[in-house]
Amino acid sequence: MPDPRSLVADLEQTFPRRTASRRAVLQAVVSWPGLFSVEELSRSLPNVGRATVYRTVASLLDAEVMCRVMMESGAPRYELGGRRHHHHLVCIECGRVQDVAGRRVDDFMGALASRYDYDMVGHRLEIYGRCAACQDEGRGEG
Amino acid sequence: MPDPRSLVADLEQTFPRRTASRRAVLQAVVSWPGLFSVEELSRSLPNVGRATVYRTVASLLDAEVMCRVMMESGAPRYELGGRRHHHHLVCIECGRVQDVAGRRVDDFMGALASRYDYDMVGHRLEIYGRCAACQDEGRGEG
DNA sequence: CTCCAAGTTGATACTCCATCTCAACGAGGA
DNA sequence: TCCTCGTTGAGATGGAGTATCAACTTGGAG
Repeated sequence: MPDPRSLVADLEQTFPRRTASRRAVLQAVVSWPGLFSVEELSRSLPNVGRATVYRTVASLLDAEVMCRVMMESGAPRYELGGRRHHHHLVCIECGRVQDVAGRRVDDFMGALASRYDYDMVGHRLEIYGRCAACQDEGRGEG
Repeated sequence: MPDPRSLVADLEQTFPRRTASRRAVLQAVVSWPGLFSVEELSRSLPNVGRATVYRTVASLLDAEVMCRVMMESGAPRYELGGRRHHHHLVCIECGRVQDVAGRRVDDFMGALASRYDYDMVGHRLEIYGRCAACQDEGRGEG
């Protein structure tokens, strides 16, 4: 997998105009430690308008440089590094997100779709649970 | 699968208090033709407060009489008839939702979770595409 | 039937997520 | 340098959902 940082650099080239705001958003995205909401991102960039942050995030989502993770509550969060068809394991304790790789999942979805005569154009899969580390932590407390 | 209408009737028995508002929401839910947002539901019940509609929907969700379907945009919609762990095929043209039944999907999820040492407590699966009918319709226009 | 506690309601305010508008701005090619 | 057109950002709008809390209703006790 190519370094997302270089993807962002590439992307920066493709924007018709290079602007300070866009660069600021890009910078914030690549340096953000984990999951974030666009609001959080926006709040961390007081000199950039919310609309611009949303627009830039939409572009990054579109370019599959970032991806959206649906939390159990239905609230969307974002993270760097996407690819076509993303699947996630979301830890309901620590909030960490594990990306699920592999063609197997896509194939499974495809088979499911065709069984119902659907022409699949996309899908979303989120599994919620406790990651190994959080299971270990809980073990002593019963 | 038991008739959801009877589930609602059962549920009505379990509420500590029988009220006109609750009954109105229940009535609206069972007679709603397809997917709906809580706002829509609320708008169709001008004599019932939004908070009450949300509360009742939450109870129905909790009791698994209704289920939530995530649209591709991230907007939630609801429909009568739920069960533990729901999966959906959502048609991006006509908006129809096809429930995916079967243990196979759950097993697949379980296997996936355990491969990453996750203790799974829930999951969400939505497949977006064009249903058979909409594919047929589009065939003449291409 | 009356009374009252406790469950329930609903107007309102608030938060979060996201999109739209539109005048003003500024990047960069001519 | 100038002009065009992509871009910006404050603010409005709107959907989704929660919190508050005084007023109200239900239904069991008496």
